[in-house]
Amino acid sequence: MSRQPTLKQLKYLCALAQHHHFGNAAKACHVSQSTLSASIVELEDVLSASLVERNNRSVLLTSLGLEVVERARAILTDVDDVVALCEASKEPFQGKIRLGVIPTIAPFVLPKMLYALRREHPECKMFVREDLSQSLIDALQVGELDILLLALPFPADQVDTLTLFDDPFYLAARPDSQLISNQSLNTRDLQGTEMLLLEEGHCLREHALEACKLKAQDVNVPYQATSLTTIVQMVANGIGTTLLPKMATDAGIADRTGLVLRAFDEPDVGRKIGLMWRKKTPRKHEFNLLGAFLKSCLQSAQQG
Amino acid sequence: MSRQPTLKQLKYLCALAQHHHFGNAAKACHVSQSTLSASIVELEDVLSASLVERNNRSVLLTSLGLEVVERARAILTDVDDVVALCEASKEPFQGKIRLGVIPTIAPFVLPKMLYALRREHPECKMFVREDLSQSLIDALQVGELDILLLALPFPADQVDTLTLFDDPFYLAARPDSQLISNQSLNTRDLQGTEMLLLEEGHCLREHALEACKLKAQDVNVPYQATSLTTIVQMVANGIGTTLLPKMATDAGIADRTGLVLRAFDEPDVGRKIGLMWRKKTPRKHEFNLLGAFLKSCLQSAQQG
DNA sequence: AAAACCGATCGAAATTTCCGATCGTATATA
DNA sequence: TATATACGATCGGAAATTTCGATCGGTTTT
Repeated sequence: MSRQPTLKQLKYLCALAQHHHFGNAAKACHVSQSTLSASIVELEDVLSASLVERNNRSVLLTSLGLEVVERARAILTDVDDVVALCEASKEPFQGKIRLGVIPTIAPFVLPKMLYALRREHPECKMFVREDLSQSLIDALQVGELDILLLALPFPADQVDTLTLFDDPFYLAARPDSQLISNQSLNTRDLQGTEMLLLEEGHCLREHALEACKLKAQDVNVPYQATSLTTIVQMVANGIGTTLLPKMATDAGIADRTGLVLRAFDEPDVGRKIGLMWRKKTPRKHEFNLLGAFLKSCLQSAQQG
Repeated sequence: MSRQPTLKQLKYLCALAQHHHFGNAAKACHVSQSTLSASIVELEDVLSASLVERNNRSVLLTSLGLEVVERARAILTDVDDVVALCEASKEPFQGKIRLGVIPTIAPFVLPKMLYALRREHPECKMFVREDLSQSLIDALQVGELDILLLALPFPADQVDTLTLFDDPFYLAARPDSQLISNQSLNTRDLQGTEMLLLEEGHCLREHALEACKLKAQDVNVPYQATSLTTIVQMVANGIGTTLLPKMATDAGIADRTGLVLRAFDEPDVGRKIGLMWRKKTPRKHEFNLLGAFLKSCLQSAQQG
């Protein structure tokens, strides 16, 4: 049962290779000569090999010893790199962040967000995964993702959430729609209208229904409409109306479609955008900072 | 003063990453759960970073933790490689040998020797340096070379030598030389003759003089004759005679020159070929084996 | 409500590490 | 030739650490 050499032993060997002198090498390592000497002996014992030729006159390394020193130096560097990696990760945004984003946010937020992040925190490596809320939460809980950007509320265990801002819904309809000609627009006006929403699984669908106090059977679910862009095109072609989050309209999703966008004349018709992370993550502080960063860089867009 | 992580800590972390369970990881490492747990805590403390998310339900690794694990695995592999390297070097001829050879041996011995070595010990990596004896010995003593193949005797401190075989000198002369027409050939016949030898520094020169009981002023030193081949050409062109070691004539150095080779009718006119290594080398055993190997593969050529 | 599970923590025991002193040897000096 | 110096190996004891079993606190399962 031959054990493994110790990092300390390798370090001492490297020092010895550098100084060619036990005493000086020991001094450089802040240990006594006897300690270093014994450590080298032990290393040779562990490796069952002669690495150093003690000559009373000079300290020579075996050719095997030289090879070991070469590898030992690389190993010690790698270990130092691990330390450096962790050191760098202490400073927020210096490390890797695996972010999950839902499809009804990603296309409207990511470009501006990633651009700002690259500019302000070029060291931050952000890996983005786009999926439905539930899939993201599953991934979050098994540790595949560090943080989610999604629409709240959404039920999940063992997580904390941080609301960033409101994302009101706009009614998108053709100019000739009766809903547009009304003087005011309230959610109860939507009862019984042709309403197109994304297919099951998209939280935007649930949030829209809830915001408008509608039941699932009150709305049309277009076949295979997995993106808001598709729905907008359908509405533009006269199939009905839909609800669009402000961030989508800000991004110009309804441009050049002839559609009219109309806000509701009542409060809280919309969804909330927020972050979600595991309750036990060790990066809460960093994630709160990320939240503040996102709020500032996205709200300016929202309000503009 | 943040210290360095320990290999043990890194190993435990990798085990934990593999098992996602402190108890099982501890079992795999043959330590108690408390030991592994404390070790992980200590590692996180040393790195000042959270690597593991203890969740009571499951053990998750931080994304930083995952990166550390990745690097740790590489480091542990490298350490194992060092062990393996030393293990392989224990078996003779499995490692690297830095050999020094003198110019009056190298061209006649290396081809056959390296061929045999490649055939019998393909794992052996032999690095050859060709230089004058004194330079080689200097290099040997400062650890740049492991072993020398040269002509003996040659004075040197702190070295052991192993004689492999005799390398008698032949007189090389043109057929019309008076030395050839004599019935017998003795070293005293060379007194006062035109004898060409290599320039100063080549041990062959000293060995030839000694073998023939000649003084330095008795012989011509051709300008810049650094190789036996050059001398042979000069002798063939009528400038004098010379002494050639048998290994050179066996290699055909005098072929197609019209020169006559003649052995001496007295014993011990020649040099000895042997190995030299530092007294304190840890590879004596291997070098003795190498000596036996060379003796067998070169003597067959000598006698053939 | 009880039992089971899991990781953190504590204190004691075992082990390892570390140092100063000393030894043996080789070299330099007188 | 005798002495002083330099160097690495080795030894014994002190100090630091590692390790373990036991236990705690929290959660989940039964």
